[in-house]
Amino acid sequence: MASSGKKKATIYDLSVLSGSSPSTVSAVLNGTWQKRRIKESTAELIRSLAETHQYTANRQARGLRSSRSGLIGLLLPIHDNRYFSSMAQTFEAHVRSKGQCPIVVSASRDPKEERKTAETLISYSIDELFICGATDPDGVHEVCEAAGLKHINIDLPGTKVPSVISDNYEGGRMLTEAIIRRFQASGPLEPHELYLFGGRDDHASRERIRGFRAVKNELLGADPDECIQPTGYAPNNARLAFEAFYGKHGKLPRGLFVNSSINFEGLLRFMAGHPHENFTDLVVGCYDYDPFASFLPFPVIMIRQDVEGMISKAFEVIEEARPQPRIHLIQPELVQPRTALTGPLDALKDIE
Amino acid sequence: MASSGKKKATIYDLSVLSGSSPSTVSAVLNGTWQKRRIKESTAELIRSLAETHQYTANRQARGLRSSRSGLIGLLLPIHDNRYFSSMAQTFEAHVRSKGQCPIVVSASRDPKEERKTAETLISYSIDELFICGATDPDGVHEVCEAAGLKHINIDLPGTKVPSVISDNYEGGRMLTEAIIRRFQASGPLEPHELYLFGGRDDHASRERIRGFRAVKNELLGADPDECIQPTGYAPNNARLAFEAFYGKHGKLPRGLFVNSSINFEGLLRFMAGHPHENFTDLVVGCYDYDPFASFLPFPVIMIRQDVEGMISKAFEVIEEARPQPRIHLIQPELVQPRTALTGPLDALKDIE
DNA sequence: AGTTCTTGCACCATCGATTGTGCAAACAAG
DNA sequence: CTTGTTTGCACAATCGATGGTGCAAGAACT
Repeated sequence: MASSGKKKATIYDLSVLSGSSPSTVSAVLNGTWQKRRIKESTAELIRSLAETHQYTANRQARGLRSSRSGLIGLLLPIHDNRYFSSMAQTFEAHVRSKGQCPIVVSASRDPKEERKTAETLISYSIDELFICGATDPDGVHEVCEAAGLKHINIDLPGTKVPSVISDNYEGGRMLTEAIIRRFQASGPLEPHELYLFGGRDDHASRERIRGFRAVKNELLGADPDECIQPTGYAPNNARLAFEAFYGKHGKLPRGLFVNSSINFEGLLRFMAGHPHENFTDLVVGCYDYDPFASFLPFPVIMIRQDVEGMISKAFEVIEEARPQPRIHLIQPELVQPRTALTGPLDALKDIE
Repeated sequence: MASSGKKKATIYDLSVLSGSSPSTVSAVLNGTWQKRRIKESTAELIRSLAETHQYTANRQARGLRSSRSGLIGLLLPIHDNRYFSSMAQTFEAHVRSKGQCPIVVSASRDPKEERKTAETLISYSIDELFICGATDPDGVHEVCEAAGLKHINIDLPGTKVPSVISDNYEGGRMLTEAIIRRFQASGPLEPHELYLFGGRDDHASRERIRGFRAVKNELLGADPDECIQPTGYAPNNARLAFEAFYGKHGKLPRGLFVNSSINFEGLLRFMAGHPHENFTDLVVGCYDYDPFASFLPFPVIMIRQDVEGMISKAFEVIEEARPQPRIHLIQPELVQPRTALTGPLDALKDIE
């Protein structure tokens, strides 16, 4: 349907209707009217006209003039993941509460795509950019820097501006230790029975691996290299790694440290092809939290990263006058099996 | 750090550098230069200057002039959910492939918030709006209509413009039938042993319930009213409903039709407070797909809605010259227990 | 009454890109 | 050499909001 809408009202329309000048109308409607010594009665008239004509400012025009847009960007690897989508959810709430408009875009963990996406956002004159889980944060930094855009890293650190990330080393330690303790009753774990799958050569994975190895050494006395299998993040690569191990040994390791829920999906794909009974003695630790995963038929210990904490901290740091490129660590939380935590969803009104 | 970036280059900068007029520069860089009979060599010069100075057009200026922005909006209830976040992911890919910029925003299933959010998006002169899962699609319609904005409904239908939704009646039937069949071996199900939990008085829930009741009648010969418990979408309301039932009967119904993964989380919360062994004879059908839920210790049959199909159809319909406010049904898919399907994630490059 | 403030607002340039129009120079036709 | 045509581009208005500057009318004061 060729939308029959009348054109939106502008300050010029209201200026004619009210008999004032456009600048007066503008001042009244953007709140600077006191500074301009507009009479209360004039302001009142204009406000009521704006109301009845459903006036809303054209943000492109305002943004053009003021070279600000009211848009705040969040650059994600993907939407389709519980961790990142809860980032989006939390981010949105923060931005909204500042009276601005969130714009969330994903860039598929591809450095080129990341830069291109940042450039696109910049062409819309966004006011700030939160760079989350970027493969190449410093590459995005260059683009932002050239445009004079405030920005900050989340989840994966860069070296040029502040970063707010999970304490992956501590998280890795906690998770590894929890997996090992889980076996204390059923029979002690040998070093070669505890494997780490997933992740790649990024800061988060490296730190988790470092924590994993440290705790293995401390508690199991050894830490063979072959127990580290950084298969990337794609579920199918993880699946292939599990298949390969299974093909070779006829079973999985009893203890698994899985680097993310996405990698965990790879484990599920592997399991779909094998009878359920093969995995009774399994303990999985997963560096991510998902309520359904927490109730699987084998013990699943999970790490929940403090998304709210990270976003809050990031908003705090980005406002600083002279932010140093340091790394702010946020503590994650260990989640025992069969735990259904509440989340951002619980803030929903459910009108019945 | 007070970003030290130089101002971005404009067509005026390039006009000075190239010795051409701003309009010539503009024409060259936006592709209309042939129409304006600009010499190839002039165009070449300007293009190379644009390249070396990293020129990108200011979209606010362009949008102001042309009253288009290149932004396409998606209004979601929430991000933090597998179904909706895969909507976002799929939507984004489609928009990107059209050379435009996606802007995804959530409105918490709140009609007022929905309208306000639509108005905000309109103030940025977005070019089209996809309204997904809105509580009050026709309310949002009014806002769009008044602004002359093309829009379309997804997931929950409105009456004023076309809607693309899942065939919830058929999905409800498929899922109900699958649950019932699941009991054929272990002992036939009585009508009062199959309950539906979750959802509220929206089109999707009504259709699913209609399908549920029809199949129950056909296969079990009866369909008591008390077996329908539309507890809303909030996980905790669902939990309370399960607690109430459990308190009264000392067990859960053997067959559960859960209206969404969010409601399913309510079931998990309930289960977290009860020993695992109580739920061995349980079969759950969930109207949503989640790979982890699919591998729970009891059979979970799921419905996967065809997100790609819905988004594609929506893009097709929204381009139509005179779209009628009809409803386009997209078939969902039944997913047997212990199934790990691939999704949008698998399109990810995983650079190693 | 004349001077100085204060009040209340209008005027206008500006942000950067788009686009309708106009017009010289180059070229072709007669 | 004159008249028409085409080529190649410059000019200027425009989109809607912002904010610096200027100025008339009224109030206050000597």
